[in-house]
Amino acid sequence: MKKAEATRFSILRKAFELIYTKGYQTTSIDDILATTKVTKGAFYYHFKNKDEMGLAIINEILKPNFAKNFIDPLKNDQDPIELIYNMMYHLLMENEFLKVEYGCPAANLTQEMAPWNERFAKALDELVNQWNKSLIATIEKGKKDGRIRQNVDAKQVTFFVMSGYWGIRNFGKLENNRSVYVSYLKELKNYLNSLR
Amino acid sequence: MKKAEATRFSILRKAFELIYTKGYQTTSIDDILATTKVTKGAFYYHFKNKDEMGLAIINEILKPNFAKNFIDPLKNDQDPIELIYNMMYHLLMENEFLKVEYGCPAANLTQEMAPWNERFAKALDELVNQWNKSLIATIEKGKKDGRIRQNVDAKQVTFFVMSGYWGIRNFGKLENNRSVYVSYLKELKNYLNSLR
DNA sequence: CTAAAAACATACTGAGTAGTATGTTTTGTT
DNA sequence: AACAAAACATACTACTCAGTATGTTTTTAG
Repeated sequence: MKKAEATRFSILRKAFELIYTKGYQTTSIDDILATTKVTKGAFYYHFKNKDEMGLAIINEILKPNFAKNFIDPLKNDQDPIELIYNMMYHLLMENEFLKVEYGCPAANLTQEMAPWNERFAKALDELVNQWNKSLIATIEKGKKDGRIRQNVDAKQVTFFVMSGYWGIRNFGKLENNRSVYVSYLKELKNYLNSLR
Repeated sequence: MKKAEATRFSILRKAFELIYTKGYQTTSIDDILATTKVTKGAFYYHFKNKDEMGLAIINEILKPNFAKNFIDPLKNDQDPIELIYNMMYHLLMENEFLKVEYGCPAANLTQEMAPWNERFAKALDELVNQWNKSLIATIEKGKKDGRIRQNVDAKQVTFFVMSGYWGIRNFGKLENNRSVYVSYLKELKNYLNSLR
């Protein structure tokens, strides 16, 4: 039962890469098979259909990656403002997994699938809610520690910060240049400092 | 030369609606023909191919709409902070053309097309640059009038604000609920006021 | 009114597409 | 080794897609 798991995972990995760069709809199963050297029989042995594979990508590829890069960095007792800024800086400037020209995988999938596939929307919403909760908790902790103003609304700030991230990712796609990230990050720092 | 223009425009209008709700790739020409009651011969008389139609949508549908809702509201001598906030409020809460479940048409197209179609990317970039310039001008004017701090970087703020808008539009898709807009707008107001 | 061009209509093509039917090979269990 | 189930392979189907070939109708200019 080990080789089969490897086959399944290799499909998910490669499919994710193709979908990240090309989009879900425009990535055909034949595309995936061609790059994985897996045959159609194997594919449909592991996945009931394309959508099941898509959901598996969210749950088995995106979710762990999200946890590592969006959640774990906040689990720390440093200054919350710095934690949030550093996470963003890392995501935008240092993470070699996320490419400027292809944006954010979760945002891409949301954009493409959420309006007409409830199951995708729900899976992605769960993903994003984890980030949401972590950010809120980080800010609330900062308020308790006296490092963030008491009249700051953690939920509002979180939506504001998350939106900015998704938006600048889309912007990067358009310009295909990290310079927009630099401007964004500078102003993000100003904004975050205004919460002190 | 009047009826033909009407046919062309009706194709663009209906195609835009379909693309806005379903996406560019997943909107087939046959879909467009079915809803417009135009035949394939007529379609290909007016447009060389699907991509030319897509570009026409950006230039002839999106651009005027963008000018009306994103540019013109800033051409005013009111307080720049209020101008920007009111524009955003109108876009998110009052504009009945833009639906929460379908996000921002320009952002959708950027997400879907920018990485692998240069002409779309360029056309969309022009569109967005106009908004960019208007926002920068608005902020610069505010600085001159003394209504915005002198050490505010207009370009940075503009990227930050635009990103937030695109991001919260994507968020709205996920939750399919304007309540995220409300949180976002409250925090946007806080942020904008911090620029005074 | 007439002829030519503009505007549209119909039927088709060839290349994908997701998914299936029906196999063969590999693996684990006894 | 033997057998069954798991894991994979191949060939196909029914359908959709963008685009074309070849018409017919409508408009416009003289």
